[in-house]
Amino acid sequence: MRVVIARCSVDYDGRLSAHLPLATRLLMIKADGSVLVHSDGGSYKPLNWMSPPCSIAELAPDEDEAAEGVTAVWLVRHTKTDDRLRVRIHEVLSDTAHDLGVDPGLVKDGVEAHLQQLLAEHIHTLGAGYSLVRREFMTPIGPVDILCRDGAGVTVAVEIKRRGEIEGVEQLTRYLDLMNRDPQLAPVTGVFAAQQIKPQARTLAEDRGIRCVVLDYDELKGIDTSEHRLF
Amino acid sequence: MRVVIARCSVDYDGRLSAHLPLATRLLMIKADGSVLVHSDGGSYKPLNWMSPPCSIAELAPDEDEAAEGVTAVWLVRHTKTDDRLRVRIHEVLSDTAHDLGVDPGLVKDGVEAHLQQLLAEHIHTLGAGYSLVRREFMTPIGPVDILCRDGAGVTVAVEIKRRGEIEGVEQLTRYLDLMNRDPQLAPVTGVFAAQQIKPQARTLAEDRGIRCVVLDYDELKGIDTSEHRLF
DNA sequence: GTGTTAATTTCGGCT
DNA sequence: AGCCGAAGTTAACAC
Repeated sequence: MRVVIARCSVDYDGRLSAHLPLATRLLMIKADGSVLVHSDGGSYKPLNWMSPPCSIAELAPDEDEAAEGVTAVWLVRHTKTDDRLRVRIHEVLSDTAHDLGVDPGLVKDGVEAHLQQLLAEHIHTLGAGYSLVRREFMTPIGPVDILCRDGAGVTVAVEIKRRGEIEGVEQLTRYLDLMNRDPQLAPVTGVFAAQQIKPQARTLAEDRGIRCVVLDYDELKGIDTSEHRLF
Repeated sequence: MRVVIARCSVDYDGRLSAHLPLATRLLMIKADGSVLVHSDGGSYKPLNWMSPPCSIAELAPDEDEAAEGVTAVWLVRHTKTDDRLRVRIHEVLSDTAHDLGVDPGLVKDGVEAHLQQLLAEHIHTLGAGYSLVRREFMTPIGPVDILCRDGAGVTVAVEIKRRGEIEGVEQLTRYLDLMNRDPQLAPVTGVFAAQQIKPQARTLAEDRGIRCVVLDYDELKGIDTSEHRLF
């Protein structure tokens, strides 16, 4: 990895056009040729960048650029699309390179898959008498997160999200439409379960007769803990 | 901005838990206290990070950590939530700091908002006699990009996208369903306008009686230019 | 390879 | 300040 601190201006042309006026920034050139332009604020997102696969060429400034004080031009081109990033270097304050090697990668815990597992293990969270049929119940248009039965024995399809938004309601609606056309399964009711449910998603869901349930991840984990304590 | 190249392991606990095994990485500490952990590949997204506002404390390693070769521990805590990032430094290969100043920021051109503005200004692009009612017409499930009337005075809802895909057609369909249930508004027809329209999206839209219009951003800008020339 | 879905999404605009 | 929708989204996973 090469790290350059430089006064520069940057222009991107591709899916949109964007321009960065002259300022001091950090330029990161990764081993795969990708380039990141970072300022001293914002967030983890660079001001501008070029994703791999891409190639970088260092050019001499043309006459106009030289007159404006440009000492070097980096032309970064995407290998497959015609996206391009032009970095005009005015002054290099630092330029270093390091061999980082291949990263072993990130290990995650606590994402939607875990919510699904926990709710399946404690399906009674949805109400008394609920029983699990199966997780990832396959349909021709994709897997239903959880299929279960309510206290009266009626089939219930559950869609789980960390954050419940309109798209999740649409997804569940597609499953319900399909399953209710299958005489083997019908009638099937729907539950939209999420850690947070946006008002618009709730409105849409309830308009379609889908019940909304707010999940508490820590509470579900807590049930695990207290049950484990019994043994 | 401080840039450190170091062999380190990283643990994040907050909205989820995540762990990075020992490896050589780039650590970026921005002026607002935020921390980014980058590897020499991937994309513009760091392997791990802490968003501002947050504070960073450099601690001495405890006994166990010291036995594993840890020479320093950075504890990065989010100021408002209880998210925390623990960076265990084993070896520092480089440690530099630079004053970058405040960045003037990115200037973008060609995003959906511009398309919407341009189409609203030149609504006759959709056909002779079209007139604008209003942009961002609010409904209980979200704003319709443009509401207008065609030459015959019939209300038309327009959904605008840079890239027209199935999800955009679904969105417009939801608005049309809702608006056509409102006797004050019905009947409402639909137009799906985008710079590019995917064949599947076009098929779905036309199957639902929604007209597809391909927008030419440069042409819409050109109308602006030529009209300005008249003055 | 193509399509679908999640993400510690981030970011901007508006109420 | 909260809510909503777009993003040069990127990335993982299924088919």
